[in-house]
Amino acid sequence: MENRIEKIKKQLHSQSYKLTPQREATVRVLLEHEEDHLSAEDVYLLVKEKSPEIGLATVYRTLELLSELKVVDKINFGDGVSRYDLRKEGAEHFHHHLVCVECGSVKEIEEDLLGHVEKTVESQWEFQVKDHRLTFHGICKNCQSEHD
Amino acid sequence: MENRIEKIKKQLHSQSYKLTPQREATVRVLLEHEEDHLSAEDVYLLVKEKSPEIGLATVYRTLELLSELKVVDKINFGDGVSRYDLRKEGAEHFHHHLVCVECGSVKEIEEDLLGHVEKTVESQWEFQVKDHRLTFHGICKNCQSEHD
DNA sequence: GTGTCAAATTATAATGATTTTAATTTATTT
DNA sequence: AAATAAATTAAAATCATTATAATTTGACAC
Repeated sequence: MENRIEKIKKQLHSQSYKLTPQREATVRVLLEHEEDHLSAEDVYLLVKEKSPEIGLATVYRTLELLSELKVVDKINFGDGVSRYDLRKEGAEHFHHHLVCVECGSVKEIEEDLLGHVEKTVESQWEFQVKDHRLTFHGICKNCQSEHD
Repeated sequence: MENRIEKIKKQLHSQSYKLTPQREATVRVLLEHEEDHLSAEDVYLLVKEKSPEIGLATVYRTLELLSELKVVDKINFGDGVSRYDLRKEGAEHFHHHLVCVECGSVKEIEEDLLGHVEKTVESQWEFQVKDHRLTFHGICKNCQSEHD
């Protein structure tokens, strides 16, 4: 964990940003909830537990900054809220999501499923792909078995 | 065009909704701007030109209804606004988008690029796919050539 | 160490998209 | 035509997010 904080610190420094206590607290919350797809409000409340003086606006600004630096991915599942996911180490791309329409659970897929599709897009539409976002909506394993 | 309105009318009736004048006006705007990825506000302004008495809330309600009936797809490119695209006739799936990070243009891809990927997801993660959304972010043909 | 400057943060207010409410209108059924 | 339900309007409310102004922090010069 300290290791990853160090890396993020370096990423910030490389663009002449600082890892302030508030930013560090925010990053720590993200690291501790890597699977959780937290909203800005969620992050705010969790950070507040350890650092009660932090403001919501600061959390928003920090998440925005981390998003620009590609430390986190800002995602949107269609409810009105943005969610923030830590990008996995070494991942060049956004990871994919399986959203269950029954129970609302969200599962992540790390594998890059789109290498081939991306090549098609690049050649067929002459579009230079930088990133992609892919979400499947459907019924998760759990909810399938409940229908028996 | 009248043809497609008729179809949508039937879809509404099949769920015991009516195609009111306001709803029809809204659908017509969507048909006339099929490539445009209009926001609710955009639709509202366009509908207002022909039917000045319509309210914004009605447009929202209509778009929400059409979205539930899968007549339109509600999409979200990460700016704070929802956009509404008519689903192509016979399309079972959401279509894909190429969003240019330089000029903001959005191009649609009708082809189903994900048949194979979907099968992988279904078998490997035991997730029953109902729909998907795929967006590529990158640089469009136009913006590429401007960089010469 | 003290003063100065820029960056960051706080608390609050403002914004903008969307939703809700209550009152009114329209369409449908009896 | 009266009664009922569905849809619409206009206005207010809500919620996420962003901007503002004042304050604090930290780095560097003296």
